[in-house]
Amino acid sequence: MDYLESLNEPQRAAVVNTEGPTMIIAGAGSGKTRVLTYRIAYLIQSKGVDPFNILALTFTNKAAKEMRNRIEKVVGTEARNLWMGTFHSVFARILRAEASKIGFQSNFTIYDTDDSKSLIKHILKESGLDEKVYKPGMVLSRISGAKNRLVSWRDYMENPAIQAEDEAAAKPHMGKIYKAYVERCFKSDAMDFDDLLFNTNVLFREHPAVLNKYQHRFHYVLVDEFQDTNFSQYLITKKLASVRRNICIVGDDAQSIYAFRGADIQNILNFEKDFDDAQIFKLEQNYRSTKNIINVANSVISKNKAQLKKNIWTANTDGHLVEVIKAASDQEEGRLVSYAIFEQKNNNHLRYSDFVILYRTNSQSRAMEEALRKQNIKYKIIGGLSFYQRKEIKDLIAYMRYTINYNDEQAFRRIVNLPKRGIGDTSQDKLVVTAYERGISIWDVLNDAHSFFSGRTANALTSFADMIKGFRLEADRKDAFEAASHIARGSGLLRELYEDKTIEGLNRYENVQELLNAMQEFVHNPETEDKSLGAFLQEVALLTSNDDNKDEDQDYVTLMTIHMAKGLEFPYVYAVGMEEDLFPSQMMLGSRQDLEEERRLFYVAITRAMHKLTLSYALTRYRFGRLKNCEPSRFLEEIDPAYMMINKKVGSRSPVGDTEHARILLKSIKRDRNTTSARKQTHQPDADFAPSDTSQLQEGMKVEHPKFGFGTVKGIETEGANRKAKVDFEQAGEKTLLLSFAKLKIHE
DNA sequence: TTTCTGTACTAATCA
DNA sequence: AGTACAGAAA
Repeated sequence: MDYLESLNEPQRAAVVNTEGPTMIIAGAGSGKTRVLTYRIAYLIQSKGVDPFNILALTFTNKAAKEMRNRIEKVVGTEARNLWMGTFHSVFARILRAEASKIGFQSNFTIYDTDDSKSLIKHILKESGLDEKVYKPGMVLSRISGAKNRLVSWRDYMENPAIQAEDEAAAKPHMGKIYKAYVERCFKSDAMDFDDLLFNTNVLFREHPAVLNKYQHRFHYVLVDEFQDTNFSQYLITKKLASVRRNICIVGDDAQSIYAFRGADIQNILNFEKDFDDAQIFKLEQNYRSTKNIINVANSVISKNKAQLKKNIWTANTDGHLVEVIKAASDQEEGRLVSYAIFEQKNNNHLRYSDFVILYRTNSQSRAMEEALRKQNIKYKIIGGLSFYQRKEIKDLIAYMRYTINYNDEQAFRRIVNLPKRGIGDTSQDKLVVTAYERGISIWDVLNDAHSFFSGRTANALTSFADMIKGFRLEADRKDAFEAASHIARGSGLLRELYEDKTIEGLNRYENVQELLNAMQEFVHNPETEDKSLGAFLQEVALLTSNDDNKDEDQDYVTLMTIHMAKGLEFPYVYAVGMEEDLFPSQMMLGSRQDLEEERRLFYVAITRAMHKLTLSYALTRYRFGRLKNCEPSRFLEEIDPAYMMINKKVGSRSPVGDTEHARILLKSIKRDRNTTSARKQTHQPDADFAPSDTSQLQEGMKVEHPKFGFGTVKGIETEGANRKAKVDFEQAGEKTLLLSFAKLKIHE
């Protein structure tokens, strides 16, 4: 095996010790993906394991695809037979095969976040609850959290601690909503993302024969990015591996950045307990980055209290110092960054594909895009508002979904009056209520419209139902592409878009054509076994980005969120928007754990870089259409100044190793930080800090601000949308706060 | 029931 | 800066 030669000692050990429970703790850039791919290749080639018997789980589609390609390079086309994919896609596949055992149709729909939120809104409306109190997004994340801990709605309602929590938060009906949500999903033959894991657990728990089947199918189970698993995922892998015990987990606690999705580092400890004979390998040598970058990364992550002992080191050269760019505005930041990229590329004979721009939130991409376009630099955004989240695409897909699954309520709601066909909200609500009262499905009511509705509406409903039936006939007889084309035309969607001659309208029309093209490719792909519309929908539900490799060899700068960048590496990394409240995000300042997660995210950003890391911040930035003053991120101060370099005017380069500059820069960063607010006395609010309704706020009231601490209201100015309060804070001094933004808790 | 218009709210990260 | 929603007008 010549590839074994290319590995260092711990890496090789982690590859060849294939039997029994194994834990690989792999620092950033330590060749984790190599080890994982070689381990799988080794299983196939040297141990003669059939790829059908190997299950490898990843977190993103991107990671799965890349790993499959790399394995294919070593073992050839056999790699296609591996069970490899995201947790969600692998278990969706298994659930489809076993759906009837838990009461679902095998063509069940997968609800995305939008579907879930809209269903919650309907439930709130029907049960007369206030959307302001039960914010749909918040309700959903509460339900999601419960599901990820495998707490069913019944458990939820019977658990006194949870009930007390909801009472305390003044949201006593949460359990009821959870129950209604689950029931409606079930009625719609739909599962949301969390259900794919939750229901897999149900399936395995209630059908031991099924579990047994898969336990014997998967001789080897491998889990990548184990630090990002939640309890639900952990339990699935544990059960699957409990017979043959060949489970291999790979992870790095320093890169755990999905706690918001229920990921729990605790799972690493659980693993050690559940498999106490596990062999443990530590990969600590970094092959990716320069010494300076590793030093920066280590100095940052050392500020975290919660972490496993690890010593990341590298034999690489010192390399460039980390550069910090200070900009006056977000626009200037874009300009400076794109110019720096331009210059660096030309001076060093690089390609644009050597560069990546990383940011905390997708909304930051816009300023960067503009600047790159002006500089004539090609770029590509990964993620963001993905193709499949666009309205016109979702509309057409909803038609397809409803054609395949008559019970899909969210798809029905979306398309029943689109384009307008005289079935408004009133009729829709009546339809749902009628179905409920009679205990029949919406589809049944639709097909018997004349018994429940009068004249015009009944006709509209009947012809809608007939149209869908026609689509179904088409879908049964033809392949996915032909069926979809028929639906796009027959529904009137295509015509409506065609008639919209605005630029956006043209774009939308093209997008729909692109979807149809993608479907044609799907149909013509020789690897596609099932070419039906239903099969296509199953594929598409779990796709987020349409990273088609059409322009694979093109030369462009990559733009993406730090989250998306995990597992990737680039020679030159620009992490932009290093500002307080943006990174770390203002929503993560509530607790120490949250802040540590942000810091790990920063760590991930730093460790993507191979040769050079550049950080940037702006002093002002447009947010919500308003110009906002910003201060540099606290993370900048956490970097050891010995590894930093000031950015003098673009065009002249500072000599490497000039730490004097760093000292000056650090001072300037500190100055920027201190002018904007009195940061010294960072106020730590209680864990249960919740902003009060400030509409009745009056002069003289005592308030608490999450950052400024306690204060007294001195006056109210500018009533209405821009209502402001002047508050005298004990520590931070007098501030004028825009009440629509400020989170204030009133202390009487 | 639909369309128009002003207003309120928003954008945290992924599957 | 956009957009989603609510209420008014047609």
